[in-house]
This record gives sequence, C-alpha cells and structure tokens, in this order.
Amino acid sequence: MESSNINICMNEACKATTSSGEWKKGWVLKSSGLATLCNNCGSAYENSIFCETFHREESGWRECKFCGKQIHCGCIASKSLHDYLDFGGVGCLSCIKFSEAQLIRQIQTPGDDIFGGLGTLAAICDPQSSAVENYMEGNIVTKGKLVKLSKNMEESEPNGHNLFLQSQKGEQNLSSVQTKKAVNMLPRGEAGPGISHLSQQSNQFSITSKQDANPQPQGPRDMYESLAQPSLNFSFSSPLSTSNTLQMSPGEVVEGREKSRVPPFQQGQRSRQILPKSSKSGIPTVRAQGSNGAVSQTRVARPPVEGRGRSQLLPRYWPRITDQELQKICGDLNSTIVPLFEKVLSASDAGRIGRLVLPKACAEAYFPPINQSEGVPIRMKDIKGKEWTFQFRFWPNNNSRMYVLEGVTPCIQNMQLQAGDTVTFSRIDPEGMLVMGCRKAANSADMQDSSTPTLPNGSGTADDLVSAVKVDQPTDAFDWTRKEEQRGKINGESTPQQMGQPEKKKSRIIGSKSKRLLMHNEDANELQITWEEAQELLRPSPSSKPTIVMVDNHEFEEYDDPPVFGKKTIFTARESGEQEQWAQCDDCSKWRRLPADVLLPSNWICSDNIWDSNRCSCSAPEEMDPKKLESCFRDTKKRKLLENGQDCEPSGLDALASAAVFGDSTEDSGEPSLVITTRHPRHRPGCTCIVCIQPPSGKGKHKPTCICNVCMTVKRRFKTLMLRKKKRIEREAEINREKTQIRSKSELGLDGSSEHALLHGNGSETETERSAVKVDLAVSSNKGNLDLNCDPNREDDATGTSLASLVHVASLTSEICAGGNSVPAPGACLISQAVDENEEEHVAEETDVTSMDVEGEQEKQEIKE
DNA sequence: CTGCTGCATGGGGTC
DNA sequence: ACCCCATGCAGCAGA
Repeated sequence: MESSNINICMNEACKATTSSGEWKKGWVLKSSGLATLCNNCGSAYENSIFCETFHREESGWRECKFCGKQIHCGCIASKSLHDYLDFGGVGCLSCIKFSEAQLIRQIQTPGDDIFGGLGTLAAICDPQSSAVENYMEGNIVTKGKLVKLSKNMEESEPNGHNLFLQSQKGEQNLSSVQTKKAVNMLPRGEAGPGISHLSQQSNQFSITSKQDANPQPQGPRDMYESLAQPSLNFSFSSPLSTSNTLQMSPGEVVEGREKSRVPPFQQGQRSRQILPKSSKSGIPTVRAQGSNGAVSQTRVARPPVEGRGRSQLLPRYWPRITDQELQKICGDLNSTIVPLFEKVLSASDAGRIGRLVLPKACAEAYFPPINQSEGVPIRMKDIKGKEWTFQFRFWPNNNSRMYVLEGVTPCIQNMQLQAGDTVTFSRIDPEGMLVMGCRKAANSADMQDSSTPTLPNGSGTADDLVSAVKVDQPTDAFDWTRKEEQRGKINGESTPQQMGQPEKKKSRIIGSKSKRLLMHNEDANELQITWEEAQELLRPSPSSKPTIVMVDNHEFEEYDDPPVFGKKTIFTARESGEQEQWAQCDDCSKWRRLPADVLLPSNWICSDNIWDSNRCSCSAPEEMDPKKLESCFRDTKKRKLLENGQDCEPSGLDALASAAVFGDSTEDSGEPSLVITTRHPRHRPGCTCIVCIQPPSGKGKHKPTCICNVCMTVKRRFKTLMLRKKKRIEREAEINREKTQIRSKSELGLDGSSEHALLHGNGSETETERSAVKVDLAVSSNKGNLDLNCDPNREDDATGTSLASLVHVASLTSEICAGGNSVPAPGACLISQAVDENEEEHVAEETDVTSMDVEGEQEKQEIKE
C-alpha cells in the first residue's frame, strides 16, 4: 500500500519492477489524479503504475453505464455494487438487474447510447483481462453471470455483424479516448506510485503498441513467409457470418495498422470465458512494444479477441501473429484482420488424409455451430487470396466432439506446409472471410543443431529441441511461467524472453502436445531412407559395449542402448585383406580414408579426420582418383550383393538387381579390391548378429514362381526392357550400317573434316559411346543400386542405359536358364517368363513404368535432399 | 489394392 | 479425474 523505492507493474502478467527513479523511462503512472479512497468502502485505492508494455488504461473508478453512479471497481467491497458488462463497461448491480433484458434490446437498436457511451467512458472493463478474470473469480462477479449475459446477447442478436459494427464503432471511440488518455497520463513525477498487489480491479488490459514510422524490415526469422501478397478482396461468405458475437477489437487493429502514439491494444471485450485463467495458464503475454519504442515485430501469443467461448482456448492456440504480419494481411486496404487462433500442424494434419483436427474450443468459438456430424462447408482464403472450401465437421468422441476440417491437403500443400508448421486462422473484417495463414517452423533442423545456439543468450542446445523449434522470435512471446519466474526481479529494459525457460514450458511454445511432433528434422530425414540404407547408418551407441551372447552357435552382440545414426561410410578392403573405411566430407565432398573401426557422427568434415594428418583439411586432395574410388566402391557393392546371394537364394528381384549391377561392370581398378562388406558397418564379414543375418525386406520371400504383384511387375518390366533392348540393338545396328556407309563414302571422296562432322554431327557413335560411359557412371553414381524404376524410353538417361545393360545380362541369364539343366536363377526364370508373355500389355505397362520412374526419381531426390 | 471414412484408443495436458 | 486430440485401424468403396 505504501510507495517504496521499487515499483511493480500492476499487471499480473508482468509484475516487472523498477526503482522509483527509473519508472519514467518506460513506466506509466495511472490514475494519479483520482481518488485514493473508495467511496463505497473507504478502502484505500492505490495509484497504479505499469510498465508500458503492460500499462493499463484506467483507474479503478468507473461510471455506471446506466445511471452514471461512480463505482470503484478495484474495491473488493464493492462487489455487490457493480457488475461488468460483457460488452464492455461497468454497471451497478441495480441497473444491471433492472435492465439486462432492456440492455439486449438497446444493443440491437442502432444509435443506442450503449456503444456511444462506451466512447465516453474513460475505459471499459475488459472481461478478458486477466486482472478481471482474477478479480471476477475472486469476488466481484461470477463467470456464469457473464456467460449468461453474453449468451443472452448472442442469442438475442440476430445480426451479429451489425452488433459487431456497433461495437467496433464504439470501441474505436474508446480507442481514441484511451490513446488520448494515455498521453495525458504520462508520468508526472516520481511521487505517487506505490506498490500494489491488491488492486485487481477490473481494468482493461490494454497493450500499447507503437508502430514505428519506419518499421524495420522483417527479418528472415519473421515468418508468415507467404504473406507477401494478400488479397483482401474477401467476401463475407463464410458461415461464420452467422456468428453472433461481438467481433474484433479495433484496438487490435489499431495496433496492427496505425502509427498512433500509444494506441492501446485492446484485448477484446468478450469471451472472457475462452481465456485461461491468468495466473496459471498464461495471461495474454502481449509485448507489442518495448519501452524503447521499438517497432513491434515480436511474435506474441495474443488471446483471441472474440468467440462464443463455450470453452477455454488454450494458450497454445493463441495467435502469435505479429504486427508486421497483421499489416501484411491487412495491406493498405481498409480491411482489418482479426487473429483467431493458430495450430501447429501435426503429422496427421499435414498428412495426406487431408483432415485437420481443429481444437475443439477454437472450432466451437470461431466456426459456425454444427449439429450434424456431416458438418458444413466452409470457405476460406489463404494468404494469397486463393479461396478454398473445406468441410467443417465433427466426430463424436467420448461423449464429446472432435472437430476437423476436411479437404485441407491441397491448401496445405499449396502453402508447402508440413508437420510442425503452423496454420493460423484469422478473419478479415468487415468482410468476415476466414483467412488461413501459415507460418513455417523456423528452420527447426538448424535451430536444433547443437552447434547453433537457439536463443540469444546461447542457451539453445541440442536438448532444447522444443524451444529450438518454436522459439523463432527470441524476444518474442514469453509465457506466464517465465513471467512468474521474473517476479521480484528488476525488469527494466531487459526482455524476459532472454530468460531461461523451463523445459516443460518449452513444449508449450511449440504448441504441440505430442512428442511425436518433436522428432528432430534430421531424424525425419533419416527416415526417408530404406531399411537397408538405414542399416548402413546405424551405429551402436558409443557409450555402450556389447555383450556377446551365443544363440545356436551364432554370436550376437547385445547392446543396452539403442543404436544411433552415424555418417554413412563405405567399407573397402585392400588386396592384403586389410579393411578400410571411406567417408565423405560434408563440406568439400572429398572422400577420406579412415580406419575401418571408427564410427563417425552424422556430420563429419575433413577437419575431423584425426587419423590422417595429411588429409585433415578440405584443401588436401583426395587420396585416390575419383574414378578409381568409384570403381572401388562399385566393386564393394558388387561383392556385397554376391555375398548376399551366397547367403540365401536370391529372389527374383535380387537376382535381377544383382545381374544389373554386375553385368556391365567388369572393370578392375587394381586398387583395393572388392570386399565383403556388411550391412552393418560395425559388424565384420561373417557377423551373424540379428542385424546382419536378417534379410532385407522382401528378400527371400519371392520365389521364381511367385506371382505376387511385385514379381509380376518385375516380369512386366523386364518384358518391356527386353523389347527395348531388341529395338536398341536394331537401331544400333542400323546406325553402324549408316556409319559404315558414310565411311565408305568419305574414303571415296569426302575430306576429313566432313567425316568428323558426320561422325560428331549426328552424334550416333558418340552417343553410343556416351551411353557406354553412362552405364558405368550410372552404376557408379548409384553405388551399385539398381533402379528398376528408370524410364526405358529415355535413351539419353544414364540409368536407362544401364538398364539396357541389365537387360543384356538378364537375357544372358535367361539363355542359361533355358538351355541348361542347372537350376535356373530365379531372375533368369523371371526373364524367361517375361519373354514368353504376350506383348500386348506393353503400352499400359510402359505407362506404369513411367509413373514408377517418376516416383522413383522423386524418392531418390528426396533422399538426396 | 488403394484410398477414404468413421471411430477407438491412449498419452498427456488441464482442471 | 477429466477430456482433448494425435493417431491407429477396421470397414468400406472404388479403381
């Protein structure tokens, strides 16, 4: 009750402290000219002091909207004397009781003084204010009463839009008044302000937002990347138009658009019930302006300004749209944007099912009420102005409902969103059209990288997975918890965002409940590989030592810790049998020879090469000629496949793949010979651990007589390839004939240059030669992997050429199969069968193959990326 | 076989 | 303890 050297911001969400000598800089003294004693109870009422970030606009003194009686709203004892009007303002209880029904009619009547009167009020009570919340819950007025009044208003108001317009008008007046008042209330001196913890009077929770005349350009971390060209030609066609709610808060709009001096960010007038309780789950942590007057670019969680509010809206759904983004969406037009809520996309949301699960509270607050499970179509625009129609519906779920937006896949794909990104739902007013915005997760992979601090203070670590993902604005929204932690600390100019944040609360920021969403992006990338490829990346946990157990005379290594992903390396062996390992630098892509037993982290560069001082820098040349290296790797792959084939009878697929890889690669580099490699880098040839003995998916499951879809596809494919080969041979023969003829002619009369032109001009021969090279390169670059999905029609495609070789090999195998008594290779049999099959299916099959090609290449591309 | 639909389940957050 | 919601999955329809 007493003034002291330390002033505390009256806002419960802030509670910042400052010494009395400092409060001028960023602190606003409120109500200094008003009475300090409650007229009703005589209780002392303190002048309030707020830091600008949280400064509130009014004193505890109100005027009854109906009778003009002065009410001190900050006085607990006055609880029986007044009530908060859900649409704003204060009324004494006697008036409220008398005129509740009349109030509704007044609201509906244009020109009624209610909203005009709002403008004459020094301020209105903001039911959304946390202070109000606390206060009301504390003693003043029951929430149910407000809800009741709110519902009455909603139900009795057939035209919410009109209501909104009225409200808006009134609030705009209010805003101007508030702005003026704020200016008038600039600090007058150090005297007066005192500490007050008790003043929980219902005050409007106005947030100053000073738009800099020269707003700073958005940094790369400022998101809403695709907000660039919002179209604001929206129409009020959304079913939301039926929403009988007092709608947006113009203060919010002002905040986003105007460059007024201290326009209060009005947190809306209604739907207090959709807000969480302040002190626990987070008061609106709006920090629209720092005390230095910097432009507001911070991403703050703003409680939605409206909604039917049938349930609470969790802070994680509060829109964190920045003023800049608001401005972008609003553009220069007269439309205003009302942030409603946002949601971090889950894997399910971003998946191909096309169902976006809507938070129940949000759905019920901002979407039209639906009684049928089928729901209603909802038109929505994205931030580029493209209109989408989704089906808004629900499913019964545990005596509740689960609301979903169906058909969002095209929109999400259009915005290139994925799990972890955020979709925002806003409304353009006065049109009322819903706008679906987006915000990319801020380079989560990078931010999760332990090498890159994610927070300004460098507190980001690899463990800060959650915060790293979502703390995209370090000086951004802070949550209530953190504010609570700051209580008692000097705030001053420091940004609370720089404070540490409990791990538990970090997940709040990401907005996700599910740990499944928290998958490291790199991990996600790792999952975009095949099972076999994954085996090559698996490393036993460095910290764990295996326990060797014997099962059926096989040694098994048992690890207590799960395997970890390491860098993919290639194992080779010298002729002496000595094994070695090759790793590629992530920076220069040069291959470095390493001891066979070392395990590399997922990221490895030359400077990490502690085993070869001569090649511990990217500037050092590669030890081996790239061609030889490729050959070596190819041989490695070949040997590996051979080993696999010896272990178990190859399936048709395996045989074909092996044949394809081996067939046209007989080059012997003379360098380290092909070596028996394992699927498990840690494991040596002969290892019989569960990893090494387990066949890859599908291996061994397909018999030569198998007629499963996979095998049938392969059969058809090879039939196609055989035909292709036949045509190719014919064409080459024809080309050769032509060349022979040309040579004959040139020998007869043409000069050398013409011959050269002919030979190189038509490119026939060189094309063939190139093809031969490409065969080699294709296999090499693919590290021996056979791409069965290549397009046989692409003659100039390296992979396709290699497949021609594959066909050649396959045909040879087929001949063996047909002519010998030996047990045919399954692949050969497949080919044999394929040759016998009718050729009529070719056209359709080629189409299938082409589609497979595309998918296969896309898949490879994704893996590369 | 694939994709869609609707519901069930259970982890986890909130009250 | 309640309940939200991310996800799994069975059933169904169409290709």
